[in-house]
Amino acid sequence: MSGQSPRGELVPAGVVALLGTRGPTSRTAIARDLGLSPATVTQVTKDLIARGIVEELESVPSSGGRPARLLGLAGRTGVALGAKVTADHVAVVTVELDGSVRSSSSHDFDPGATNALDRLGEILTTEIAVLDGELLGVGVGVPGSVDTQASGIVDAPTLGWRAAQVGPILRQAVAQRVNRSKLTDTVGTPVLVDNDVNTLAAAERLYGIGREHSSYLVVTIGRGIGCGMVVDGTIYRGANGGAGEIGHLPVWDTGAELPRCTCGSTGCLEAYIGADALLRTAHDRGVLTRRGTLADLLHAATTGNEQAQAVYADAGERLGRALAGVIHTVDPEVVVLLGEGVDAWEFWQTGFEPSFRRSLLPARKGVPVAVEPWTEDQWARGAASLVLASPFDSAGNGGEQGRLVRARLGAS
Amino acid sequence: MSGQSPRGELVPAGVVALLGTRGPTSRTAIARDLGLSPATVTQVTKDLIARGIVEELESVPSSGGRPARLLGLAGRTGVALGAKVTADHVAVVTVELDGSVRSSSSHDFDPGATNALDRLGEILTTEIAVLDGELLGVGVGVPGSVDTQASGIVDAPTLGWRAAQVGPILRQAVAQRVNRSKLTDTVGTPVLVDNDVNTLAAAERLYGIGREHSSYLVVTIGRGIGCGMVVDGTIYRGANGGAGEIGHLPVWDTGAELPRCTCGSTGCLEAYIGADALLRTAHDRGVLTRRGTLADLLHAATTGNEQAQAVYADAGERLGRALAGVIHTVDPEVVVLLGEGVDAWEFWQTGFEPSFRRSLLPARKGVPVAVEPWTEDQWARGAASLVLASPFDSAGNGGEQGRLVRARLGAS
DNA sequence: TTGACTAAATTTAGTCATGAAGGAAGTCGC
DNA sequence: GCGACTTCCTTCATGACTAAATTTAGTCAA
Repeated sequence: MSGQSPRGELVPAGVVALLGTRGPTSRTAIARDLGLSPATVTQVTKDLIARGIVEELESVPSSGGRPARLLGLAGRTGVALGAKVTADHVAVVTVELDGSVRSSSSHDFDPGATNALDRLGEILTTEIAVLDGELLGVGVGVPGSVDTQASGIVDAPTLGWRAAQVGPILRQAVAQRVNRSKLTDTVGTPVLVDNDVNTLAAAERLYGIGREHSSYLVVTIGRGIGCGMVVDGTIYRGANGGAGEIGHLPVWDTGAELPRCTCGSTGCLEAYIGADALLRTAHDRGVLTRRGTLADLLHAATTGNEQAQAVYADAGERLGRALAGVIHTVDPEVVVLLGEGVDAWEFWQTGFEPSFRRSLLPARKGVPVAVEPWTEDQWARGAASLVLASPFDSAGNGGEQGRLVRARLGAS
Repeated sequence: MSGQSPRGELVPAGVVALLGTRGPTSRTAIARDLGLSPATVTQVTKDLIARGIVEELESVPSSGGRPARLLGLAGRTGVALGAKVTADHVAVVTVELDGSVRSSSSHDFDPGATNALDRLGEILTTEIAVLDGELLGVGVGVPGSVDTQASGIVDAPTLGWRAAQVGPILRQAVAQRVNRSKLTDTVGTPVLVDNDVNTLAAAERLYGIGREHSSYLVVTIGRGIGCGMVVDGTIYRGANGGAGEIGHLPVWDTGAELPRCTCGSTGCLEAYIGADALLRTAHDRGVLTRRGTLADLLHAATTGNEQAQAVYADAGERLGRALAGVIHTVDPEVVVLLGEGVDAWEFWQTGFEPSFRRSLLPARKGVPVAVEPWTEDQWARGAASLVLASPFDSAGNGGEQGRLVRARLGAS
């Protein structure tokens, strides 16, 4: 029913996280954004100021009333570490509170090796060793389903992982090598693990569309097709952590020959418009040679090859149809498109736009679809933002690890 | 963030509603089901007992510890009124706290008439006049989208309603004619309005699958195809109240001729497997004459007409595919099938089962689909259960009207 | 029938957050 | 320059809920 937080760290940590991610903010704005009463914010900030974590900054020019006093973090330089695991490498970044990437690196990685998880732990501890600034936590994004962020047991067919103990093993590895500051000894370093698309949704929550909307979809186009769902400001994961698997929406045509999907079934969306499917289609249609890459396909389309453009347009048409269905099902405010594939969006779009709009109910026709520019480090940055997003998660998602994050944010 | 309930009525009302819908329950079980601490339940029930609303019943034989003392409602006979609006009539039932239907009736109704809402108010006040027992509230189910239960502004294309002020007008009508007990004068009679499928989801929450699962879909087969979604025990409505519109999932085959849907688009699921579509298909295939009805079609199938059976099976095949997609999107624990159409389910099933299971990801293949028997008054019963479900709704959904319900449940 | 054990309910001593009322610090019109 | 107004922030009393410890009421085994 209603209930209050089990530990008293949620609100102060929320304030600190908000100030860190949003920058200087007035007390009233904090109360609004966090859904608290102004009275509570006064109390909490008073305490945080007394402990030297938060400081009062300048006033903003008023617009007819008492001018707002901005609050900011006082000299703390916490960072979050983010890692994205793929089939052949691990990308790692360190991210400031405000979402800016301080450093990034890439490491060879074989998820099939017997000691893969140990190797992953090694990569992380190496990065942690050279870190300066307090480490708030580690976020890990994997292309698969994760039971909860807090435990971090992973099923990832593309990596060959079944019930992989990613969270437990990484927590152990990190605990042994972390630089031993006054905090670290006592409370342990939080390690949050989540599906890679959900990490992007978390990043959007903090630094992107989530600042203006509380309910949205993050759809990724790349090797696979994924969907992260944010509802009322928290990531929605479904009953088994399997929500948003739109890459496996059945979109086949009755009677036609069905493409085989990596999931074992046939006729999945991904089997039509995933990266491999695009290459296969392009090859079948004589646009690419057997060794052609996505870069080749994009180059062909950009230089006016109509066959290449049609490959994208056909994919866009199918995506539009499928996405319209998803929107009818979950009714989000906005949709954000991300992923490696959006660099070719101008060609997808010619197929996507008409099929998407005509498939929507009249009441939904206006739903905005924002296509954001993509950079290679975005996956890892998303993973890092799991850490700072956890104070905003409804209790439970972050769980024990979320508590650790909050303890660090609220610590003097 | 966390926060507690603004008014102190939520928990006591929750306890009363739980006892009413579930029957006698021990304090510990109440605490578990409501997500409260035993201490809170002790306090609240002490008060309720002192005020004569709740009473202690017998103990249950213990299994090794102190035996649980069951609590039950003391002699109150509150009822809820439920109304389901269709294109040609209004079905009304009165429902006891435990979900049993006490009386039911049907009234001619023309939603296109200029004074349709006044007429609807009349129907309700007439029913209220002959009621005995305290009226806890009125629930109304409409085949369309509703902004919130609390306000009750309705868009219903099939009724020809746009921005119809159903909630406000009914509240006014009910307020004027309600039997004036001590409560009624001061607080007003709550009137909750919701999409018809959501009302079924609410009924399932209280009396059906919701007792064992906190996350499920309620899919209706009938004139249209609908889907109510319950997540963490509360009805999920989407950003604009448009979630679950699976009747308009695009399911067309590329290149084929597309059936026109009532929504104005083509190729919607409903345009293939809604009641009208089944009749049209049956006619096209020579199974039915132009005047044939669904009853004729079902009779033909039951008596062994393979063409008739194939009409259902084809529909089942398409439903299975679409529903698999919905499951990949929202990942519920269970699915419940309801609606007028399920009486022919044995014929749907032959097409549904294979297409559904083969379209699911391996991890989802086991998701249970329960088909429940259907009775005509279930729509109206669902509407009535909106009233008792509101104490369990996360704050906001019930809103102001939910507060009124809680006030009544908690009143002496 | 006595003691060990278990589970349910209650008491106690809090914590968290709130609403209501009021003070503080500006702008604006005159 | 003075009151009216607006907006931001704070104080205070209080309510809702909780965790932990304790009491209560049974079962079970010897």
